[in-house]
Amino acid sequence: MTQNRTHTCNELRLEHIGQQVKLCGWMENIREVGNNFAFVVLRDFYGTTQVVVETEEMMEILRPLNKETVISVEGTVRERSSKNPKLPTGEIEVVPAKIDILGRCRYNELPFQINRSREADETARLKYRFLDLRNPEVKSNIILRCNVVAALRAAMTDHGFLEITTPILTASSPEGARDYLVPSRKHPGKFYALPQAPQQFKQLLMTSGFDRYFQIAPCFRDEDARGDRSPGEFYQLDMEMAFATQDDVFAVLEDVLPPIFAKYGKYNIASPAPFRRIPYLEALETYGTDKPDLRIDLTVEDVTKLLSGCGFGPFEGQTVKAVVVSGFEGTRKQIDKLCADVEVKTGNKVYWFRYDEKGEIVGGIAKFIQPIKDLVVEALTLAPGCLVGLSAGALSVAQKTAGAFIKTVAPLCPAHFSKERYEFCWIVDFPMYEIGEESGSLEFCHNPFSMPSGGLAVLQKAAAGEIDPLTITADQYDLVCNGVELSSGAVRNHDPEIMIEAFQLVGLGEEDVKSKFPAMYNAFCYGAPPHAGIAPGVDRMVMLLSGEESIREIIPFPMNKNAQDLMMGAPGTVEQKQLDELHIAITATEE
RNA sequence: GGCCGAGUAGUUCAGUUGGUUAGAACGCCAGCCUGUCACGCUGGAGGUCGAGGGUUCGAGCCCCUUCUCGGUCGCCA
Repeated sequence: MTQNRTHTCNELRLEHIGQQVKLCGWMENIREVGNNFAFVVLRDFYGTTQVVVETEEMMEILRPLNKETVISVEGTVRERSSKNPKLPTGEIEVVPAKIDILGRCRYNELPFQINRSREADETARLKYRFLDLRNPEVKSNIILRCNVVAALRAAMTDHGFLEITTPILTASSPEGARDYLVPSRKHPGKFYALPQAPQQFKQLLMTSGFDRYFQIAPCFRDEDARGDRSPGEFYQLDMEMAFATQDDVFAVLEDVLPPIFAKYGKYNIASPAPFRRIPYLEALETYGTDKPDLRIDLTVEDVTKLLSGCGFGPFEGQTVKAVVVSGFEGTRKQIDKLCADVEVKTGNKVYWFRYDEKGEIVGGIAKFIQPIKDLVVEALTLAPGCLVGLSAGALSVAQKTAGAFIKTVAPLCPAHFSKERYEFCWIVDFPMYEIGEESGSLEFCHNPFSMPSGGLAVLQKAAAGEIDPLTITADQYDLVCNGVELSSGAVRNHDPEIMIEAFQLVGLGEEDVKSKFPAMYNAFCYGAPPHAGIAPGVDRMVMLLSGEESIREIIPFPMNKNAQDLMMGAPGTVEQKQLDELHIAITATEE
C-alpha cells in the first residue's frame, strides 16, 4: 500500500464500500466545517473524490497544506450520509488513516483559480500553462486532440497508408512563407530550414515507389498569428497517393473525416460522401467567398443589370450583388449593426432595403428601389417580410462584401442557418495563373507543383497565344468545412517537361525549375508516377470539433500572438560560446 | 508594419462632469461552525491605477510619448 494507488479519483462507487484504498491527487478544495472536520476534494486526471478528515491527527497534517498540493490518501471507502448526485463519485467518500505529502504546493495564492482559469488573463494562462491544464475544461480539449489524432492515424492506416516521418532539419525552400532557419555548426554561413510542409519529401516518396503515404506532420512558418493560426508551428494530416486522381484523394477523405467529425465533434452530424464540389469561380459568384459555410442557405445574386441604373450613385457603373434574406425578423437596430460590422470587416459599404409584410419597399435605399418595385420583386422573387442586402464595386469587391454580409447576417436568422452540423465541400478548378498585383504580370496563382488541367497541350496552346493563360485551371482543390479552409491539395505536376512549360509561361525557365526544386526535378527525371495529395490542418480540425474560437485552446503548449513561449522563455538569448560555434554575429537586439 | 480594443488588489472587474481615505466579487489570512460539495457566518490583510512626461489648485479619469496583451488587415506557394 505504500507504493501505488489502488484506484483513480473517478473509480470508487457504492460497491467499494468498506474497502481499503489508496488514492493520489491534487487537493482541489478544502471545506472546513468544524474544528476537527473537513472535506477535501482530491483531483487526478480521471476525476475527483471526496476525502473526509474527521480526526485531530489528520487535521494536523492537513492544516498547513495549501490547495493544489499533491497527496496520497490511504483509507476506507464509506457511504456518504449526504450524497451528491452531480458527481460520479458522489455516493461515497474516503476516510483516511494515512495522508502523505507527495508534492507540496508552496504558494497559497495561485496566479488564477484552477477551475476558473479560462476567465484569467491570457498571458498568465500561457506563463502558467501547467496550472491552466489542470482545469478539466482546458484539459478536455487536449484529450480531444489526442483522440482525433489517434482516430486519424487508425483510419489512414486502415486505408493502406504508411506513416513515414520526414526531416525536421532540411533545406530552405525558395517560395512560400518565411522560413525558420537553423545555423549549421559544421558549415559556416550555411543554414538548415525547418520544413514549411513535407511537400517535396512526400513527392519524393512517391517517386521512390511508396504508394500511399501519410504523416501527422509538424510544419513551421515564420508568419504572424491569427485567431485560427498559431505562430511558428502547426500540424497537418499530410498525405499523398501514387497513380491517383483528384477523385481518389476525395474518396479517401470523404471516407475518413465524416465519421471522426460525427464521433468527436461538438455537433454529431457530418455531411456524407460525396461532399459538394464547387468550382472556384462559382463559389465566389454564388457565396461571395472561396470558403463557403454551407450550413447557411443564403446565396448571392447578380443584380447589376437590374440596379446599376436605378439612380443610386454608388451603384452606377459598378457590379451590384444582392443577398435576399426571406423571413427576416431583425430590428432596424440589428440591421444597422449588421451593416456596420460588414463594413468594418470588408472596408466596403452594404446597402439594404426591406420588402415588408405589407408588400412595401421600405428602409435603407428604398427610395431608389420604389420606382422599379415590380421589376425587383419579380427578378429576386421577393416574398413579403424579407431583407435585401446589396453590395457594389468591382466584381471581386462586390462578391466579397456580399459574402461577408451572408456570414454576418446568418446568426440573426435561425431559419437560414442550421448551425449544429458539419458541412464539407470541395472547392475545385482553381485558376493556375493570375496577374500579380505588384508585378502586373502573370504569376502562379497558388503553387507551381499543381498539374494544369489538360496538361502539356493546354500550356502549349497558351504559349502559342491560342488561349488566355488566365483561363487555365489546375487540378487543385481546397477542403472547406463550415466556412473554414481545412486544407489545400492537388494532383501534382510530376512531368519535368510540363513543369518547364508551366514555368516558362511566367517567364521562368528550365534553370529556374532545377535551381528551385533540385531534388524533385532531378527525381522526376528518373521516372515518376502521377500522384496527388492533400494536407488537412489538424489544429483547425480540432478547433471545429471542439467549437473553440482561439487556436490556443487546442494546443497543449501554445505560443502567444508574438510567437513567444512565455512559460519556457522562448525565444531567448544564448551564450556567446554557442554563437561562436555557429559562426553567428548578432547585429540587433530587443530593448 | 497599419487599424481597433484593453491594461485599476493574487484573479475578474466597477470607478459618474477631473474633487474627501480608489470599491465589489472571488481568492488569501484569522476566528466560529460535525455533512459540506460554488459550504456558511464574522473580521482582516492586500493598490507604483502598465511606464514616462504634460495640463491643472487637484488626474485612475484630460493631452502627448512609450510598453505589453488581444482582435483585425498586410502576410501565410
